Amino acid sequence: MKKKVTLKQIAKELDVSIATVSKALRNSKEISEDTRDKVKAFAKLYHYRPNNIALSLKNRKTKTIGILIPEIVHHFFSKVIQGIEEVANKKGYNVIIGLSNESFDKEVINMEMLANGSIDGFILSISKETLLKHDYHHFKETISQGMPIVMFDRVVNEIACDKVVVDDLRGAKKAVIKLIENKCKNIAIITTMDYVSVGKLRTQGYIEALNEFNIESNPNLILKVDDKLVSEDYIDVLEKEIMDLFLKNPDIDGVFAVNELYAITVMKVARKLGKQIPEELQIIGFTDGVLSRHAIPSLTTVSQHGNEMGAVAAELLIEKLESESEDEQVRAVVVETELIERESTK
Amino acid sequence: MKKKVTLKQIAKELDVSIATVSKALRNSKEISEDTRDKVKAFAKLYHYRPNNIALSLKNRKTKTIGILIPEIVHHFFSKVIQGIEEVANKKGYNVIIGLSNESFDKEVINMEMLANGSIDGFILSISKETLLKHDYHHFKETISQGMPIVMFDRVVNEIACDKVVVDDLRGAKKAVIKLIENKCKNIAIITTMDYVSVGKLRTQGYIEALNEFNIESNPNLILKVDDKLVSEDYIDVLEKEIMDLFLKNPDIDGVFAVNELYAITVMKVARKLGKQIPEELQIIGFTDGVLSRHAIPSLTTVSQHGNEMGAVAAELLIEKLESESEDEQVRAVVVETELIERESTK
DNA sequence: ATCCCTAACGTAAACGTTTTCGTGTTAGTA
DNA sequence: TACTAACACGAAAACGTTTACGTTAGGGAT
Repeated sequence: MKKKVTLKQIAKELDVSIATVSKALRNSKEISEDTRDKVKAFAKLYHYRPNNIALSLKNRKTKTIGILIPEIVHHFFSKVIQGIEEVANKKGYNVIIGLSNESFDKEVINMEMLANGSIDGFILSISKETLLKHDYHHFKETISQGMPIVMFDRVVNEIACDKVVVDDLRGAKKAVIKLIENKCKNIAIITTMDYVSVGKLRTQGYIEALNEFNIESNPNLILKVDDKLVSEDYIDVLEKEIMDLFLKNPDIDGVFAVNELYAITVMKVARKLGKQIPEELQIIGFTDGVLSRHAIPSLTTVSQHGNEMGAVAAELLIEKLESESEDEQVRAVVVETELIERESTK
Repeated sequence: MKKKVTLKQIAKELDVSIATVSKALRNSKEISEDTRDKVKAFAKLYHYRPNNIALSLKNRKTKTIGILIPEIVHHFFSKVIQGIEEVANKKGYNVIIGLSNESFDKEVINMEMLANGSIDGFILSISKETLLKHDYHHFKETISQGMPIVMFDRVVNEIACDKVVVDDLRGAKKAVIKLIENKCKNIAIITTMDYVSVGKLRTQGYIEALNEFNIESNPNLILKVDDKLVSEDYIDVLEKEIMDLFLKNPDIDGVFAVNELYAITVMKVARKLGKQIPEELQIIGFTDGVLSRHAIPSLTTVSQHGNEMGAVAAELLIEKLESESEDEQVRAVVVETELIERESTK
């Protein structure tokens, strides 16, 4: 087991100074061609690679991006990571991942672990618990220490930093308008509690769309699911609530669901009730994941372009990291949604 | 913007030496209680946190685990990451992620990027291209430099390192036996090319199960899908091949698919052919992802326990990292599969 | 007064780089 | 011959820690 070779060892072996070896490897013309070749040959032979940690310490930058997200077993978030990783890698950066599991404490701890030199900047999406508590001190502190943050999807106005969001409101609106145009008369929405910013915006889009067509929104058709506890039987609760909704409102002929799972569950309930999709009931979801694509019938959905969001976020962050200027202005990029029509609508 | 405070600054401010500050913060009894308190108060006030990079350099360990996987938008892999992250975090480790996208070159580059000091050890699953090329020099080199590797799922005999695998053969066997017991007479398998070790093993399990019941395997019922190119219309090709299989063998009444997507596609084809599931056709998949759970009808599947695999892998790695002894023996852990019965079988 | 011990602190090396600023040798020029 | 310039290289500092090993001053014992 030959340990990693260092400049010092090469220097000793070749009887030159460490500085000479370093310069030779970096093609400094200060060093004679002779020595340069000798050093390079030796380095190659022993697979010399500069130690990243030492470089990080010297340069005060790690070339590493920290990603902090609520969960990873989730199509949207993994798409975002993929997007980040791709552009990060292209620009010579690595990504390090922290999972908050929607917990405030884990979010804080993870941030502190990473903020102490391990990374150059954050890309993150806020946990539900943090959104509930309205406690953002860890973000503020991190920023005030000079470490840039880019937030995506779940963002918050209180923090001044770059943001990448989806046009949730307009995306939702587009979906509902589609249903209206498809002759749906009673459109329900399955959404989250309002503290989840994206859920709130999507609900708002739903209402605006209805208003635009002079339909007054019916509170009975708005189902806000409390998803704080993601337990095993969570799905069952969800299904029951949706079933209730349908039993109480048998004339529902269109549903807009703010995520895939809700949409699929609606399909399941519809099937149990013997409602034909899309003839008797049309459904549109949000987030274009595997479920939407492979459901039978496949699901019309509002695509969030997670990949692109990640890519944009990474670009924003890296740009800020590599720009000399201390421009304190924050940018907000809105990634357009796209309505992907499939079999669950006419 | 107050930059991160260092020992040096604290020392200067308090007019003591750096060493004194360091010792005071670490509760060395070498330092008087007076000074200790003073230093600690000051450190707390300025939110002092030791710089991880400096610590890494000094200790020659980064407390970071490198994960190298083919893709991340994939239920199984993200489950594994989740498992790894959980135990890693519990033991004070971070995880850094590299994606190979099934490409040999990206795998090698990513390894080299991470192996130069950024991490203490690897947990990885080999890319398809690497498996095809049989070129494992990067693994060997990394190991020979003293950096431990734990492989999971897609492993290879040529490399001596810890491994965590699933009992692919037995899992497949269990599934097929289930079909046999459920009175299926013509059981097909949708599998991958043989170079994917897990595909090969699962195919073997299929054959062994048949043999055990004195059924001779019919080559016409074995569909090996070439999934080298994961293009957009890949699904269409897949569907067409499966459709062909059914048209040529209309008496198929049971299918074992080596992954979720294949299984779902079989369901789609069956629907088009008007075959009732599970009455006329029973299906079992592999990997327990969202698709299996939420498909209609839901899919009976062999669960791989990705979470557990990740957790075990992390434990193996960390144990090796923290053990003084240079025990060169390699361990192989087999994580049991589990047949989860749902609606796609009787 | 001398010796020694101990408490409390400082010095310096080390981890592996890069880079600035010498410094010594050689060759060229007047 | 004497001076300068170019060349090739080395020494040392710096990044932020930890720690083995001084060093100093004071006090108690002899």
